[in-house]
Amino acid sequence: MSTASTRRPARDRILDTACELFYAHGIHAVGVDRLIAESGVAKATLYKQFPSKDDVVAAYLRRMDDRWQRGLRSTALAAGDDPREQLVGVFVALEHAAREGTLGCAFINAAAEYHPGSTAHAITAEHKRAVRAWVRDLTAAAGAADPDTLALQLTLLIDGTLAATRVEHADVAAGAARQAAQAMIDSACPQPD
Amino acid sequence: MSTASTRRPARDRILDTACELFYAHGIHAVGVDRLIAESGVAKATLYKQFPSKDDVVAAYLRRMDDRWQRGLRSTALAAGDDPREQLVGVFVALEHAAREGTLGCAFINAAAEYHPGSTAHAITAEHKRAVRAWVRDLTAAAGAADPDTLALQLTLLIDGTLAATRVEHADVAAGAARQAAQAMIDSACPQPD
DNA sequence: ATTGCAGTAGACAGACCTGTCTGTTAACTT
DNA sequence: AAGTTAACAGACAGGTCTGTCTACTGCAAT
Repeated sequence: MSTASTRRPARDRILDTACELFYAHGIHAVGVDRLIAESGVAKATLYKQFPSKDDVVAAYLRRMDDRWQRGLRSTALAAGDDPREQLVGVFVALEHAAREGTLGCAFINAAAEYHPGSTAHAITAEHKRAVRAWVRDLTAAAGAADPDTLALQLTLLIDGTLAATRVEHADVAAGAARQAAQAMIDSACPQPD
Repeated sequence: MSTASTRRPARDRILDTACELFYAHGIHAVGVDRLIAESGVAKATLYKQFPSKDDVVAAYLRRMDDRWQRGLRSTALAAGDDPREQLVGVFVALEHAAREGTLGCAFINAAAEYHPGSTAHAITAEHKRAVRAWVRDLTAAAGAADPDTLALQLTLLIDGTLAATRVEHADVAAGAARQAAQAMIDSACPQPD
């Protein structure tokens, strides 16, 4: 058919569907059959692209990680030059996400389905470490007295907000988180302006 | 055998095992067969006590809710009479839990495995509401200017800490959370002493 | 034109899932 | 001692899971 050349490659379609279904319903709740049915791909194609379902899961998490890192960076860019404002910008973005009805953190969700020590846990831990390191760079740039602790506290607040958005429309919660973050940043960073 | 009379009733043994396995491995990852094998119960017994696996899951969550509420109350009792100290006591308890290697919040974990709108989500939302209401009573008693917002912020911090303890040994994180909570409480509650 | 490649469609195997059913054993009650 | 009840052991049904395999289709490049 004529749309064949314009259609996204099979691997991408699989991952598109995986992101949608795994994120909304959980990983174990979505079988390979449903995955291929909704992505319009033959089973053999899926197993050619990915040796097993676990590899689809890993690729799903890696893609989500990419999205997050990209999102964080563009959020910071949009928030201006002041690292303090960039940090608060992250929480503003969370507020928007909560208003749109996000379904929580894909990594926390994935870790919930697996025993500690599993690959999903490892990828989740790695993602959290990366985000925390990124936040830590900002808290350090903001001149925080103890950038590590402040970064830790802010990421805990982020994770709490994300967890809340999984179970309810948490725009109020996200607003409260933004406000708390602002206060924590203000009190931890001596302002030299 | 002679231990039969001292043995816990079948229903309790099923729930004991459910708490252990569902919490550690996730709900979908644990089948009924494994449940009965590890609790030493016949399949017919399980299906006599619970109409379906979903009912086991609901009972599991209800028991976890009980445990939490009980734990919160005894934590508050142990922390003294001052509501501010009781609030901080919750975070001290989280620190202990993180040190023992807790596996996160059973409700956040359960919600991650189901689509929004499911029973697991409803029970989770109800649990979170109850905890938040309990914390709100304390923030009000502590004389917070805006007890609702402070309660929201503290519960977000709690959830974030719990989410972190699922993916890593988060004793440092829990300590940072306690410190942040202390600061938030101090700045939000005018101290009349 | 033909060869190769990537994808589609779908049958199939074997394991595991939930849930039912039949029988047996052991304890408690009267 | 007899009867009742609860629990045990495990076969079984019907469905779904992951993963493999065969056969067909369309496109692209030589």
